[in-house]
Amino acid sequence: MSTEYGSFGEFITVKREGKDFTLREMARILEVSAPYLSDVEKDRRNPFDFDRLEKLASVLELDAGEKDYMFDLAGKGRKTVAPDLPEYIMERDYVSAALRTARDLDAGEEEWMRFVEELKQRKG
Amino acid sequence: MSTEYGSFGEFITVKREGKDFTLREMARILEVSAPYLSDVEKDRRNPFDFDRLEKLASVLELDAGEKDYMFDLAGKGRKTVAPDLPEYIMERDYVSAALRTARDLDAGEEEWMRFVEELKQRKG
DNA sequence: ATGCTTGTAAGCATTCATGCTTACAAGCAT
DNA sequence: ATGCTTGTAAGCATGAATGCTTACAAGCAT
Repeated sequence: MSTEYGSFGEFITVKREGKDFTLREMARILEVSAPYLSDVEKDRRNPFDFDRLEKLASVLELDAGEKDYMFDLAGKGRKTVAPDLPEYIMERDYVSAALRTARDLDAGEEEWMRFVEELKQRKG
Repeated sequence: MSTEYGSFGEFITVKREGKDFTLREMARILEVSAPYLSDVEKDRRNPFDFDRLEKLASVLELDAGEKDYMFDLAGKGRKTVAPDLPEYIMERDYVSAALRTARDLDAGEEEWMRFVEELKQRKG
């Protein structure tokens, strides 16, 4: 990853400015008030919900990696997960089961990367 | 899995009765009011939070499988995941990344089971 | 019949999250 | 100097979530 962002708010601020949107313009597009968006950018309020994050990704024209990164930031530090993940996880019992196995056996980056590689080879 | 439970409330009711606890006894142990526990057992309120679920599992002497099952029920139908999972997922960027790869490549039960088997062989 | 235990109905208090309106200070342009 | 744009401070409204207290009906025992 090229750049580091400390928080969700910082991320969307930088991206917005990079696209030369004013805060008010962006607020109108997302259908929220300007002060509310300001608060979110300053990390004084929670990140947006799934739908608005999708819209945000689209408006900011984030590539796949940036979008994932944004979703991760949106879940960070809270007691929840990134908002794009719960559905996939909880609709398949074998996914939550696998996560617990990985957790309990203390699987690390190496094992997970191996899994990803395997997937890419078989499906990608 | 031997028995099927329709909901979180039903599960903890059956388990409680199996251990011959009255609702009031269990409420006292969990440090909640009896009517509140009653509501939860009837699925009129949300399942408990992580700490109380842990205590519940301990008091009911659930085995590992039952405990996991209970956590899954506690996350089901809501927009969140089972309360024992967020920490493991969000503290490791490669886990959320792998989940997205699996989701996007449409990995199914077979691939996930293979992963689990691999883990057990290498670590277990 | 009385009295206790059991679960639950009804309703209230409190907190937290979400999102808004209004107003303002700083910067920049005319 | 005036006026506009920008972001933000301050505060309010609303709804959802959490958890309680009080009271009651049904069952069971004495």
